[in-house]
Amino acid sequence: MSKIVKLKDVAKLAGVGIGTASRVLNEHPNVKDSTRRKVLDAMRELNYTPNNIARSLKSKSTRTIGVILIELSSAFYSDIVEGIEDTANEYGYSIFLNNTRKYEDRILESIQMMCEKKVDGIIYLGGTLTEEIQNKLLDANIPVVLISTGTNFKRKDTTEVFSSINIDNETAAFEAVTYLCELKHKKIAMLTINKDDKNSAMPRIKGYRRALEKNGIEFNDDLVFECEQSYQSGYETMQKILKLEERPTAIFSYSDLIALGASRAILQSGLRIPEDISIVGFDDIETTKYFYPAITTMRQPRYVMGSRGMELLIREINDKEGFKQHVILPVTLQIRESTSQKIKDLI
Amino acid sequence: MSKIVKLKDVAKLAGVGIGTASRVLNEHPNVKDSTRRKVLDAMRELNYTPNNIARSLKSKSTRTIGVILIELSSAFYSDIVEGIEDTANEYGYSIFLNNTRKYEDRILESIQMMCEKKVDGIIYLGGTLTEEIQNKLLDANIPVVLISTGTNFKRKDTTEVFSSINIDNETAAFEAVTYLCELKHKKIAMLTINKDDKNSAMPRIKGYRRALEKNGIEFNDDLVFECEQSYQSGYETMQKILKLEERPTAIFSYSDLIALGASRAILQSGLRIPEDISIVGFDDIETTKYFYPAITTMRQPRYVMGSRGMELLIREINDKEGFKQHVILPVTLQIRESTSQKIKDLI
DNA sequence: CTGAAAGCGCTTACAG
DNA sequence: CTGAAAGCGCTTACAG
Repeated sequence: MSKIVKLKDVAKLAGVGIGTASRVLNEHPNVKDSTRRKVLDAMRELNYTPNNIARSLKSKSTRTIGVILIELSSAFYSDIVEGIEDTANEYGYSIFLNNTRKYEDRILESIQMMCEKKVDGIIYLGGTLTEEIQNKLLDANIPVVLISTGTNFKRKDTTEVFSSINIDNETAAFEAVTYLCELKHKKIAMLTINKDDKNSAMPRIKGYRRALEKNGIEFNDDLVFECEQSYQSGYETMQKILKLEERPTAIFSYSDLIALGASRAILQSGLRIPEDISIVGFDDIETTKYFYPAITTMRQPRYVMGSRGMELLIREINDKEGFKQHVILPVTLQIRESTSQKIKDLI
Repeated sequence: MSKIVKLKDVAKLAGVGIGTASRVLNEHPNVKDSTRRKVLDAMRELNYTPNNIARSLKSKSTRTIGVILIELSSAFYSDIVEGIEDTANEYGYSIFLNNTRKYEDRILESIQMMCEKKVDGIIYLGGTLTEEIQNKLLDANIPVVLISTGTNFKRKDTTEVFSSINIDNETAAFEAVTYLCELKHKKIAMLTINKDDKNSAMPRIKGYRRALEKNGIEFNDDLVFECEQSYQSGYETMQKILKLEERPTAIFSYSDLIALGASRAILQSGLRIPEDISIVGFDDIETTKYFYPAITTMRQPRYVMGSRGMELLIREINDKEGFKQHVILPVTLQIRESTSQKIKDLI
């Protein structure tokens, strides 16, 4: 345990005042060159490491961002975190990560902890904002950006409260289904989570409907099947669909996880993908490219969602104005239809 | 921007000294009950949030752990991070996450940053420790735990320097191959990364060999195929294997990623898994259960690796003794052989 | 059991 | 351009 070197030690060795040493540390312009050099030499000689705790106490800025994450284990979020991370690093910020697993208590505690640790801003990732969580975030009185987060309560100005990053669900669904229509499918079923979900299911159903109608296919609510956001539920629901007297030739799925479960049901029944049934997923999780046959999907720009979100946040931290921005990112079709597709094209 | 409430304000409202307010905050026992209540009431009334930056400056403990991570996007690591997170939370610690992407510069910077932010300890996750990184970690002069990390340099006491969490590679490979032998396979190939890799490839090859010999099968180095740690390389290498005049009936793969690439090659050639060729992977990444047919694999106890690592670290932070511990965790066989297996058994 | 005071390691007006 | 001093919001011996 060597004694910790502080600025006072540096200043003494360099033969300057402690304030001057501090100015060198902070790259303050008004320091004579020769003085700067003396101080830098002393720092090197003593192997000085600045204490950011002390600096933060004075400067009121920790250069730290809190990231509240509803679920880490899903590859979906880890890419977003990667985007956040890289951008934060670029701007000299560090990240407090808290994986709250959807428990409201843990989320509230997490926000509290971040307030106590004096983060400069918070990114809230995924999940749904309850009124209580929103209030806690407002109390924190620091910039907040929501990424891929919905709300489950009504309040006129909800969208005005925090900046946000989201995807264009309706257009994405429209494009996915248009693609299937172009492949000449006439009977296209949709697998979705709860039809009442305003944040994503409803706009996607709307896009699905719009694409059908634009292609002269009548919308039929009986072809919109509800299931859970899980592999197993996709599997079971697809089994039911396969028993239909007149089964669809194509499936548009709310998520890749559901699409994968459905694919298992299809392959297990002896049918082929895409020869007998085409399927388009949503999210572009890793498994869709490693699956055989690889699954076509709507690719959410996850990395960009993270990095753009971080950029918004940093801008809000620096501009006290506090204009809230709402960014809607496009989703792109990732075609992986053919089992004979070259592996390099897949990945 | 309401004025920030500090302990002084609380003390004034409660009619006590600031030291007493601090003692209440820290749950110090020697405070009269009625005093404590007055202070707690004042805190509530003012909606007081302690400033942990100031507390840390005095107390020399930030209750913060730095996690240096070589690669986040892989689901492999996110489960470990989840284990770290949960355990950290349990003990009241927060996590600085830094995703360094294998760049040595970024790793060194990251360690530097964590020193400046005064983390109480560091967890280093995955990758390989170079001598320079090891020295930088030693300079930090705080507890460090390595999880699933190898070294690429020789130094007698390397393993004595930091505590570590690793898996039992040799036994894992032994069990995987024993399983294939029990299925009556006589010609079992191995797909591995660089045979010279001391940290994992060599012990796994040793386990593979031991299992073969125990089952009366002669070890044949020609059946150990080198490839890269990638889907594509697994695919290409398997294509070569399939062209062999006498092809193996089973494959033991160094990783799931390689196994998945190999599986694509097998299925694409018109052969079936497991009827024509059995395959056992390693890691238990998510895709192995969603693949069709689901892939049998050696399951690394990722969550436990994270939580045990965090426990080791916290113990080292509290005990100044600093006994280094080296935990070797077992890997378990996750059988997913049959395409007709019930979905609930798979997941 | 409690208050006053020193101090954690910095930054930043304020003089000069 | 630079030094001395006050202060960031706490904690913790030290008296009492």
